[in-house]
Amino acid sequence: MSRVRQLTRNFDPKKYEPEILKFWDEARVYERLREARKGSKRFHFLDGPPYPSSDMPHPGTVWNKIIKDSVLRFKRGEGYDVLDKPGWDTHGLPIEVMTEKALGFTSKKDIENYGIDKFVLKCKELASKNLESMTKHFKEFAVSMDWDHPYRTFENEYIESAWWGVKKIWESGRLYEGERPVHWCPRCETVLSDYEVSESYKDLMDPSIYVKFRVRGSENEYLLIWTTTPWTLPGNVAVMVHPNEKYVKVRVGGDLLILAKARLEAVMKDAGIEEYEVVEEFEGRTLEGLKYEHPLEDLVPVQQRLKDVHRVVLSEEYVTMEEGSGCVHSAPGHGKEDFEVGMRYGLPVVSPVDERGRFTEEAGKYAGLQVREANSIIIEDLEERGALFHRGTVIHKYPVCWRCDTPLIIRTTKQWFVKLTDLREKLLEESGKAKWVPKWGGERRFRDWLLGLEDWIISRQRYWGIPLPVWRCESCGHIEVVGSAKEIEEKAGVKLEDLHRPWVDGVTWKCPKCGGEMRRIPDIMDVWYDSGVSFFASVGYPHRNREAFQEIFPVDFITEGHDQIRGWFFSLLRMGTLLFNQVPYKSVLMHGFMLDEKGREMHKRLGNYVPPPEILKNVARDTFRFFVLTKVPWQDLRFSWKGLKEMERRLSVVWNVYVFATTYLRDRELDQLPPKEELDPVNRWVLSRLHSMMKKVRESMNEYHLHVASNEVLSFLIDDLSHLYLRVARKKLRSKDRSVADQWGRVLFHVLRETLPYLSIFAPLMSEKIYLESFRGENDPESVNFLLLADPDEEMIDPELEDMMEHVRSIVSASGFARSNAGVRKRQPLREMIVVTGNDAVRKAVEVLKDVLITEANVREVRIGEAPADGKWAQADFSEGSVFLNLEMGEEEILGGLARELTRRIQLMRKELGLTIGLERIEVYIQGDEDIRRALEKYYDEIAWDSDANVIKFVSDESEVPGSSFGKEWEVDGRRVFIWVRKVE
RNA sequence: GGGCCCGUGGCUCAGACUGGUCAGAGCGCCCGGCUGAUAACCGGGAGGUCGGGGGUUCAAGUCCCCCCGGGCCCA
Repeated sequence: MSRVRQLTRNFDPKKYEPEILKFWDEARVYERLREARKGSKRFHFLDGPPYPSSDMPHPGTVWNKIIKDSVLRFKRGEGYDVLDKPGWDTHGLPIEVMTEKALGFTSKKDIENYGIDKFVLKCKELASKNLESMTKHFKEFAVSMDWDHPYRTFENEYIESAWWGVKKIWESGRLYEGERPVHWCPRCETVLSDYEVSESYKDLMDPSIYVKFRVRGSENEYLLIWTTTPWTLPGNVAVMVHPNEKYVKVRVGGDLLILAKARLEAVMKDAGIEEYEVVEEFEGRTLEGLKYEHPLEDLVPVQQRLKDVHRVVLSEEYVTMEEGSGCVHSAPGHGKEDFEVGMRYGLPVVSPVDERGRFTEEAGKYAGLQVREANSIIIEDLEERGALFHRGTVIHKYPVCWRCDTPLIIRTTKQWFVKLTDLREKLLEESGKAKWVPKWGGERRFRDWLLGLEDWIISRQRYWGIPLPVWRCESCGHIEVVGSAKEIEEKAGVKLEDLHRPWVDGVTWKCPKCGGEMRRIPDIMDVWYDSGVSFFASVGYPHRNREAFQEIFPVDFITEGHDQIRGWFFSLLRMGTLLFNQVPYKSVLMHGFMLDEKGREMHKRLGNYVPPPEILKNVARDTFRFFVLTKVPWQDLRFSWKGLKEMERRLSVVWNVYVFATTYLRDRELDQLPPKEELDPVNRWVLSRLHSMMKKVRESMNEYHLHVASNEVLSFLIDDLSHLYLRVARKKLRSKDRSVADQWGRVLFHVLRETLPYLSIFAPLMSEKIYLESFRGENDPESVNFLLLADPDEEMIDPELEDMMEHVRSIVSASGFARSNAGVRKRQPLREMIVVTGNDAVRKAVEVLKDVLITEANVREVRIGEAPADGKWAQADFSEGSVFLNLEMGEEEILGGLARELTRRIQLMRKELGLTIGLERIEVYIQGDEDIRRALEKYYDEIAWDSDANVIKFVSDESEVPGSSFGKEWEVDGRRVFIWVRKVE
């Protein structure tokens, strides 16, 4: 037998939310729920691992976790055994840099002096500390994940899975060591990926110079090049021109300069030269192969070796007419485009710069200088040699290290690559197999970008990361790639406690080819590799959980912000395709960014950042959850205190719906829903709405349209229940006819009870509180989390009836308008309402739902008819017709109105005396005129019932009233009325 | 410079993929009601040429083009 208990009247989430969280924690609700769902159909969610760079998550990250949580709760409600392991992306440069700062280090040398082992342990400590702290914050928002068993990229098991992947790539022939110009941070002394570089460009002031390269064999003919990086000139190998643009030979003083026609005017203006003369004009392509002399030949030894190389080459894609001279100085060692064109022409790669950004011996005079510091010296040298045409400065966007702000350089180094360029088509095809929400996330944003794909540099010259498991023989160069700790043990006889550097660095074994020493190459791996393998490394595959993995691959669902298209979504696709030849996820929900109240990005350093604890101080956890979940997920979300307060008010209405219902329902028997055919149309309507709501929530959650689902639940509770159904129900629930009261009680109970698990997807704390305090029966599970979502039943859905109610709503609304125009209050019962309409559906609605109209419009009679020709009427239109209210007052209306007034006065006095309805009974004495007496006589039962009075006596004199009564004089519709109320002991 | 997204009443946002009851909701404001959800609840009203301009169409917040403003990604 189900019984309902009264719900606390005050909506006080500050009090109950922490209690519920504590209850879940202590009762180990999630652990037991996981246990209970074991063996059911599985839903595999993969958490995109946040980076624990701080002890406090960004509010946007909390949003991210709440999105995930709502999907997880929904799937559990559907009965799935849900994989809900949270992840942490723990390696990489940010943690290293923070650790360096804490220790006061400025270079790799400091770290090596300190000891790599101690340094790596410090990094691990910092990551661990931060992820634990962030976990606490996520838990505060009721994010239900397996927090005790996260996957962390620094764990040995994770590293082993990652190694297995590297080995497999090696075996497939895609892992290679190559030389390539890369973005390099001279402070961190490591390569940076393109992705990392794009993080930050800064405005820097650099020289802007035009340099004359003398055409070999000529007296005074020069190619005029432009550059903002003079330090790359020692690496110059060629000059690029555009084959299809016009070039000119121009006489300036005694020189003949070659440059693009389209740039001529701008260059001369830049150089402040007014007198010049075009002597020849030709296509750029005719310059191909033209040899020139390098102006710093005598100072830079490496340039002397390039005497026969220096010449003009052609490039359509990299020569622009937007800036410069149209003759582009090309240093394949210091530029990706230069490198590409250089490869095409078989040009050598020159990169006389070391890992700290200083020139090497190859650069002769400049050896030992920081490249950027060498700029001015190089310019002076050019000037001395008469090669400088013009010097100026420019402020432009220049890439800096996203961690330490040091301006980056491009230098050519040996790195390990994974060949991808031939996989473009396959990656495109695979990305199309995933379901993208919204569609354009994958179809446009992702696909466009895949077209520009290049091979992937996976090596990094740092310490805190997954070591690249590549060993090479020092004597013969033989390479072995290791796929597990066990392999190391077999090869080297060493059992490692920790697979990180430096411990793994010390492992060596004998080369099977030549007997030389096999040593690990010192690099670690790009962190995008770490998170990219999470779809199998998070479960330890293939060393562990082999069968489980087969079952959960590809994962059902991932979701992250749109910045992760180029990030994690791609890195997963890349690893899935490389290792398993398929995209490793089925559905992707892309969400937006959290912006501040003005629509700007939220940043700690911008000072517009709202720490999660501050949110909790001001609003309920469920409020924040509902606030973010009702917004379209893939759009940026503007944080708003006002919006949060507004949502909190709406949730208090939801709370009140349950408070209201429980005050009526408590202590009734409510188990069975009466048979459908016995139900009042309004009850059939509310059940139809319930099932429509459930259906819509199921469908939209499965489409990951979380905003549709969450709004649907809210609107059902507020618009349908609070605004409409409960108003009608309140009278029926108190009906003296037991069967009516019983029917409405059972329906109301059923509706609210079935709604609870749906509500708990979005507001888990509130629904748990309501469940525990009011709805949970003796044999019910001990937490709302265990409840399954009831299946929508098509049989219960009656679209026609739902439409009818919409019509009734507009009729009620029109009658309210008519009343307010006529100045007749709603309390005043009116004789008759006529609905004039040509719409059959509306006619039917009026017939079927007449009861609603009678109570809501407070009229005695409702009929369909023609517009009345005479009499006193109030009128208003609605979309399908008009309503007319008869304003003529007969005795019935006047006395009925008075009765309502009397009831209201008695209630006010009751309240004033602090006498609670239902608990304390009263006696009432009324003195008034003849109408009052007759109203009391005619409506005695109603007034007594409504005001919960034992007896109401009409008196002609105060002497008839017991002395202990509380008396008051009122004016009712111009009549003087005395009312006395007395508590009955 | 390129790609993608967003720009709807005072505020915050649905609606746009599948042109035609799509001009909506909540808050705020104004007016009113209820008084057994009451430091609650309910009704009504005012308010928008859907960023601007052009185009396609019988018909356009909804499709196309250009411009302006904002965000993200990439150069």
